Amino acid sequence: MKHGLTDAMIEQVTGLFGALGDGSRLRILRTLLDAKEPQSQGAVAEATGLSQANASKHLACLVRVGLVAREPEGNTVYFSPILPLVANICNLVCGHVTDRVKKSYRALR
Amino acid sequence: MKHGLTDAMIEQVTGLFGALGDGSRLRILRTLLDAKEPQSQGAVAEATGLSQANASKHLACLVRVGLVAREPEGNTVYFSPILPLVANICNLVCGHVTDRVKKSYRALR
DNA sequence: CTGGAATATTACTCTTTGGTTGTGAGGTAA
DNA sequence: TTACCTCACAACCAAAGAGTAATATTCCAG
Repeated sequence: MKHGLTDAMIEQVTGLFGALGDGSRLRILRTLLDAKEPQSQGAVAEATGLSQANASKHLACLVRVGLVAREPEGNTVYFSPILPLVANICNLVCGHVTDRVKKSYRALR
Repeated sequence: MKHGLTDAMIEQVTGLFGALGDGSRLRILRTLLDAKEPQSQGAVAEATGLSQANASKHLACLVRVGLVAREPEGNTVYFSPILPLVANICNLVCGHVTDRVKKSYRALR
């Protein structure tokens, strides 16, 4: 498969990567991955140390780009990561990052 | 493999995704992928329509996060994408984006 | 050595965006 | 109804970043 990165796609792709390029949102994603069940917004805010309003904005961003699913239930809203995309991206990037760290570690011996 | 997103990694990962979350840098990456050989900075600037200084900054960013290789040769500097990471990321994300588009297309019929 | 070409860097502007505070809209329970 | 809880949204501030213009720096040709 060619990369097929058309002009029309670039806007979408920048949105996705822009959403992933923030520490708070990555921490939210991590807590959602660690939890076995969907988490309420309050639980996410408490686990990550974010304020309520801040967590709301970041979760809305993650939902907008399609990384997280949103499921209202009664008064509270539950969020869960959309697998396997998130897991795949994590594996890919974590592998790359650890490779780079190992390489720069070997470089200074 | 678990996602293994440690606190120490998050800074690195945000750097990587932050680099990918910009249209100009994605266009640079695309021209580097389309070209079969390493491209000089001037060639990249011309192909993407970026100014010289701007292309220099974006290419430096891509090199810093390890997505692009930099190879000076005489007076000019040649850049090439680091495969297969870039190709893998493109396949993953492009697939996800097209899936979303297809899904929203089916949704309004 | 001199002129020119390719890249890096600095200073500046302007837009974007993360974070906070305050408020309002639903939903639930007494 | 009232009280309360969960979340969304607006306005605002501050920091980060994309873009430009001008100025080095380095290298090669003549």
